[in-house]
Amino acid sequence: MTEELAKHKLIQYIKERVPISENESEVITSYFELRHLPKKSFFIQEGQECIYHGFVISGTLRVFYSDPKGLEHVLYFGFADWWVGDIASFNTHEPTHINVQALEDSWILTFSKDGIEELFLKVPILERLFRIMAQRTLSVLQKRFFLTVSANAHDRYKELIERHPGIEQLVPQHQIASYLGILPESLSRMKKQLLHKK
Amino acid sequence: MTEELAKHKLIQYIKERVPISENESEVITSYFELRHLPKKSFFIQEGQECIYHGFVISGTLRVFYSDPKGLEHVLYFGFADWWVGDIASFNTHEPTHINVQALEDSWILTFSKDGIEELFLKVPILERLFRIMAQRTLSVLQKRFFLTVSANAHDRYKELIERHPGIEQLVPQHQIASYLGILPESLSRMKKQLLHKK
DNA sequence: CGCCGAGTTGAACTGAATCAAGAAACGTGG
DNA sequence: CCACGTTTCTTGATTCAGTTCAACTCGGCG
Repeated sequence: MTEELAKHKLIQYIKERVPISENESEVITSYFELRHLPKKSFFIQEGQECIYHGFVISGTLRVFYSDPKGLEHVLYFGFADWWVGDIASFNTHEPTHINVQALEDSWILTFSKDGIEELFLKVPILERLFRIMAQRTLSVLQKRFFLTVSANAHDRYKELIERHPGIEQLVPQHQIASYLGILPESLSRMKKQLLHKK
Repeated sequence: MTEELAKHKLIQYIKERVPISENESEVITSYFELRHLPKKSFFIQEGQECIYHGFVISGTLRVFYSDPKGLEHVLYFGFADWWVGDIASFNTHEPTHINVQALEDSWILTFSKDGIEELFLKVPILERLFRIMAQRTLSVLQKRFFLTVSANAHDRYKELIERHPGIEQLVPQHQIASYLGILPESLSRMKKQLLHKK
């Protein structure tokens, strides 16, 4: 993975969403830095102030949070073209509660809090991009929330598999359980049941 | 409630967040319409295409969703200065799954999908306001999600009461149960337990 | 080869749902 | 202002989905 290739992918992504000039492209990329995340390494860890966000170029990340009992809850998996970071901590400068870890060797483009604020002034249309992104993320999270409160683990599992075929080859089973909000034991039992039914 | 008073409140709200000129203020308010919601009436009902959003001037609303079993799940309560609407349906033009109902006599300022897009072109700094709003809402929802998956009903109840003292005088108990993701019977039992412990 | 993380299986337990019935509060029309 | 019906809240008995704890298997990797 080279810096130029990564930045080209970022500009592609942006151009599909808002119009920007060649000149603006260069300004934008100058605010991003390529970073390699080896498997199992962390991009963000809870307790830190989260002054960086990332745009996933390649690989798979998990964004999760540890509860007071020590259980980990996966909020989402980050694939190529996803943004990862904690907006809450990013804005308030308080330590974050989330962790972002690479499930496999990954590459991300990062930007800082101060950098993006400066960039918004230079390329105001990015405000629009980030509004659309935030609104889209909000819709997705809302849907996830409704599913969590209104469907049982069984149906949530089926929904995930449908929406994300192939995820079971990519993500270990206990992490899928963590995404579904159940224990690995429960997921294991569920899958056995599904087999016997068919 | 008069149109002028409501619009004054909206401009107050906006000015606390982004700088706008007197001229822009007038343009903005021309895109909003005052609407009275009598108690129990609906602003949005599931199945409709949701082409309007609202800014709550006064009163209390509940934003909820009906699951396949017919149970209602409250996503949040809307008080003064909150925005209500379904971004997903707003963007995709598909029928919404949410309902917005007045719990008491309420007044809201509404704007339409087409209106806001036009307004973004005339007053681009509103993109910034809506980005910030969406990001803030996202943080709040994320926190609510984590609480839902990692804490039991007991702790979720205590958190709500702390964050929102007085809500029990404003919102009927079965709706609080619906917000917490439990049945009214369970909340009733929980409250009895809490009393006996003290 | 031995170890360690991942997954499976079993038995007992628990928080909340379900079903059912009654009591209290509310509001609407007479 | 009272009477009646409707909604809200309470209480009890039972059930169920998912947890907990513990033991065991399997596959990979140093």
